[in-house]
Amino acid sequence: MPELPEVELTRRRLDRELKGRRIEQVVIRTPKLRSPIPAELESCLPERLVCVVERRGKYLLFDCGGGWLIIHLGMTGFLRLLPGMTAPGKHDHFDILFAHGPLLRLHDPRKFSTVAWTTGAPATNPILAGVGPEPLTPVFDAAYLFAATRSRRVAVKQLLMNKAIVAGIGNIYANEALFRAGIRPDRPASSLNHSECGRLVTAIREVLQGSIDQGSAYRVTEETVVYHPLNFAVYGQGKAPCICCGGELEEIRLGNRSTVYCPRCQH
DNA sequence: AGAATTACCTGAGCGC
DNA sequence: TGCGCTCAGGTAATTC
Repeated sequence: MPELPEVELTRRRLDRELKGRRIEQVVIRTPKLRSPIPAELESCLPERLVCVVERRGKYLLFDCGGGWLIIHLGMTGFLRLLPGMTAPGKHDHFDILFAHGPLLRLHDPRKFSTVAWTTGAPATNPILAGVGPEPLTPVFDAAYLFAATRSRRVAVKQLLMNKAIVAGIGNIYANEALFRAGIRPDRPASSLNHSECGRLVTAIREVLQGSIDQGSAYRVTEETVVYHPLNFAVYGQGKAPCICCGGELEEIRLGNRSTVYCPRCQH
């Protein structure tokens, strides 16, 4: 379940390892993911150089010179970087083999990943056109969130997970940020005042940046992703004692998503 | 327009 | 051992 920090760490690793490399061969092994992997990739990607790897929300953007490869890892997607071509295993759907070695391999048991191709500016592609501001940039501030929450009666946690409002926040960091900000997840978004919006913006930044700085809640290795559940204050900690007050955490469902909060520390 | 619901997909965990 | 069930959840599509 990669969220923004995991995708950012993946981006850094891929940018470091693949920048300037020439694509030699592309293999689409499972055409049918959430949406089909464009068949043209097998012919249009080879011979191109990867100029840079960027990120928008949870989308990875590979600048291939005259075209952009867009990859979203969904829930369980993982990009393996292997020394060279090796036999594919179960759930290995898509390969990019680079000249002189490295193999980038998309592995995803649940097939929620997306692979797309665009020859225009990625920002204007329909996939990215409606994505809201990056949470780690100055555009995302108290004034923005305050304005975005007016006339929104949905629970603030669900609003945070809406990528049109802010990019890259999923269930884990929505839970964590609300705990850090001391705001109940089921509050109607419009009930937050300006100062609460400011606290929430700060908490979101700290939680995301903190996770990136410590190598994410997951350890992204060459082969797999290792999950560190104890790094979370509330996510996955239902009924455990609150790290702040020692009281029992409460677990509810919002928008059919598991939600954990402290009824004493969050208001 | 905003909100709620469902589909997509498979492995893990659990009760019996 | 194995069956059936629930859950995990990002996003798009659909419906109200």
